[in-house]
Amino acid sequence: MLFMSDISKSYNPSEVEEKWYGAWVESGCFKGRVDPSKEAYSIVIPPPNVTGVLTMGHVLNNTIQDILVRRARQNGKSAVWIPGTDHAGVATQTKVESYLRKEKHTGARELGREKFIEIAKQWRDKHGGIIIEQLKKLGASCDWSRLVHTLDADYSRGVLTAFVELFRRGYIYRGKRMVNWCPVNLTALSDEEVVMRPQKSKLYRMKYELVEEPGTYLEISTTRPETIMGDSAVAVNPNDGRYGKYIGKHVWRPFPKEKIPVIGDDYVDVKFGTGVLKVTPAHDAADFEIGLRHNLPVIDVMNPDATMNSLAGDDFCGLDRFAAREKAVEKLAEMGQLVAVEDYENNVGFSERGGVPIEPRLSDQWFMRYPKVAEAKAAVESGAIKFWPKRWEKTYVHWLDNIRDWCISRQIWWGHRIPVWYRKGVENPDINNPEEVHVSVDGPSDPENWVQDPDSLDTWASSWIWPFGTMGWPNPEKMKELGMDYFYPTSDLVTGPDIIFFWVARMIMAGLEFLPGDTAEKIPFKNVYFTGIIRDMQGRKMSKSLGNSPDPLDIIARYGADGLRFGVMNCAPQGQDILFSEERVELGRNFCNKLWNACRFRQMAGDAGDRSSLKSIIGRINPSKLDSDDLSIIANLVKCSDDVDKDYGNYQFNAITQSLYAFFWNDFCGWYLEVSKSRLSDESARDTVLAVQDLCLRQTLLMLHPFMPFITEELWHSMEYGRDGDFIQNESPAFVGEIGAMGLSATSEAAATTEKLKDFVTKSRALKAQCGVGTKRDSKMLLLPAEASCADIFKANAEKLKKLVGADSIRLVDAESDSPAALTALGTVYLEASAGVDMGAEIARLQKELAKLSGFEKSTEARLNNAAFVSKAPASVVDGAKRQLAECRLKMEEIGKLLKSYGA
RNA sequence: GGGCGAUUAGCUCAGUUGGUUAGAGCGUCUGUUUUACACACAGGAUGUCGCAGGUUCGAGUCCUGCAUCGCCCACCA
Repeated sequence: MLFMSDISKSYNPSEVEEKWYGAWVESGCFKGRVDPSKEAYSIVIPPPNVTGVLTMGHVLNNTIQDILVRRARQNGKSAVWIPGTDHAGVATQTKVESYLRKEKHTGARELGREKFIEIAKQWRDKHGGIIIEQLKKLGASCDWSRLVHTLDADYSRGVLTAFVELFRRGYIYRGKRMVNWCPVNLTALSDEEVVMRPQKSKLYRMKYELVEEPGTYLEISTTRPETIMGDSAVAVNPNDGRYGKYIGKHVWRPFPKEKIPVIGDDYVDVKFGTGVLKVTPAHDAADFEIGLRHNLPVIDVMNPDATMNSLAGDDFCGLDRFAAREKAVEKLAEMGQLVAVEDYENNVGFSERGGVPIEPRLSDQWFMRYPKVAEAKAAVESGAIKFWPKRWEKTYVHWLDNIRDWCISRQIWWGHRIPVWYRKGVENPDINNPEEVHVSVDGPSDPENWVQDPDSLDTWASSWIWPFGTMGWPNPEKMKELGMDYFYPTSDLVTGPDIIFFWVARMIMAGLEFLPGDTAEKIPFKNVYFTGIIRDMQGRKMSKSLGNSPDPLDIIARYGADGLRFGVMNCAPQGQDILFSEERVELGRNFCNKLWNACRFRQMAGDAGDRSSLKSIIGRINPSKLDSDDLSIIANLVKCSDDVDKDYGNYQFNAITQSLYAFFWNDFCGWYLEVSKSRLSDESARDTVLAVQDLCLRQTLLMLHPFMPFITEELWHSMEYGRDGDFIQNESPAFVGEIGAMGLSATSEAAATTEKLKDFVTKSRALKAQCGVGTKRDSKMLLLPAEASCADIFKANAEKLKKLVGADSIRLVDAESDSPAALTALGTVYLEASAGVDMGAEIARLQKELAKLSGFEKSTEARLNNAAFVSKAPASVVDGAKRQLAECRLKMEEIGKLLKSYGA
């Protein structure tokens, strides 16, 4: 047996963490097992980018998941947490391309598709998966035997199956549309991947001459003069009295010089700018719509990388769009057609990954009409899926109500290639003719006659099947092997609200579309917990470029994983953003240390019988030896456990940490262990006191385990609460039933007594401090009991009170003294033989207190004299006020006596 | 333009259905080797709960309006 007293005075996390994580994984205790005799519990991880590294956001998110799954195991459920990584199409392709450019001086296009993918895979295998190792350091109890990557063969079949099925069901089509084009990554993006940023730009006012009325000009405002070359009309509002008359006429486009019509369209806002709009159907989504209505030519003047092409004219061809803008302005000025340039702030859509403004661009892309939109909305509104906090439902519903088709094709190679083949030699193949276009998971049987579509799928069009793709769907054997029947739907999803559209909503639609059964069987999860965003102390989002993102592994190395987990959870109220600083982790580390030392203290008291089960510990308690402090601490333990249960039900993790912290630090260590000290030398009480200590420590370890898995596992074993070869996660934290069976529940009187003792100790210490003997341990004190029962309480607890107060003696007296004094819940306490005390200060202090009491007396009297209060407030409140008033007056009377005895 | 959130001690935040004298951690001040823990212990200081109304016997808590900050959504060039 290992004695804790032989171990270091402070908790040393790193060895403990390594030891137990290894033991857990080796034992297979994180494995999800299908066990019909138990309730199933499941979570799928939001798959981190395979090339990513652990951030504080991951720490928060994964700690919550770990807490939930560990708690489920403790509660006897058969639990699984399915881990995995996301190939993260555009993000990874971008990284690999920049690696190629930097290290190999080549690029994706030069290498060709096959070679590029090969290199990307090597790169992924080398750099990817780091994050998985980092999650292990955090203590994540994932079932690693089920690790899934979105490009795995099995998972990929699921992704393609979903595509093919939707195609067959008529939800997927190909078309030439305006899309968000990223000129850096050379791919289309979905609307969700475009981030709007306010930009300081210029609004240029210029004039176009009317063809039919030379010398007459229309003034036009634009922020994008570089698209003039693509103008195919000028539009005015038909109801605009100023310009209506020009509709049907023409203006000269300045360059390349050409006649373009003046058209009338309601879209034009009479009040904005000059009221005249240049229409560039190829380079603006709204203009494209106008173009459709008026049958205008679409003149695309840019290359895919947003340089100008030959249609822009010799002056511009080859220029970047921003250089072209400057040049266009210069040219307008030279031609005398630039009227004004104004500073202007507008929102510009940026490519999330590319970091440059997206270019609206007409191109052939694959689109998806979302399936099961109404059902997805109903699933959340009906409560089949619950959102925590609930307010995100509104955001979700609003998005579904305004949903638009999803551009799912990407012009990149890193991803799932679209499973569509075109017959060789057929021009403009008909999507609906299987002779010309083949759509299937496995491809055509005669591949030599077909060419596969070069595009790949949006990453989110692969991760949207995550909750069931990770369970083997659509392969029946795999689904059986992985227990999909048992584990699906998953219990909880923990994610950030920033991907509510990208991922959460789409997973719900996918589940409803692809799986059989009723809503309750099809939905991917029953609860969604949205975390807050971790920010720095200035409230800024953590980012690499700001350098304000601490490395969690560094924090773990310095404070321990448990300290980090506890610190983060302690300050993470439901769904609120979190301002993070290391001080929070210090709190967690300190708490670990407190826990460690309390156990060490218990261990130093030595063996006191069997502690290997709740039953045996309770069996060591001799009820006749329990005093009020024993009963109070047990009552507080029960209360803490009830609160913890309740807060789990509401996903109030910070409340759980606060309950546990307050119980353990204040009630148990701050009071109970201290009063234990004097009772341990009482042979008749000793065993019972140690049994109560064991009970509290054991239950605290169990309750803390989901938050602090490593230290609790270590202490669980070194304290001998658990057996070798088994783990704390397999022990239920329930105990209230057993306590109740002991008849230990009638504790309100004990709690009141303990409160009195605490009050006596605190006031007595304060009195000593005021008299300058706060640190002396040999004070002689007197107690004038407030009533007979107080004398009894004092006598029953005299030893512990002397010790806690730091008194050599506390004598009961029956008359006032003229020594410095304090009012306590047990009566008036005097500090004897306190020569040199500044009685003037004492008097001032008492008078101040008297004034305070007098204020309270007045306000309470006023309340009680208010007939409305007495008649309308509940009796308990009125009685409480009366009692307080009486107590207040009693105190005032006591203080009056003291002041009198001091001669004030 | 619409929606959502926040506003409580110097700092970061709790405060569940309205109930008496508003809490925690950090920081700060004064002390301390006291049967575990200085990552600790003891004692102290610090708040017109954003502003203005309203409901109520009673409001940090409920209602209305306003202000400031932040986020999301929205095709005004």
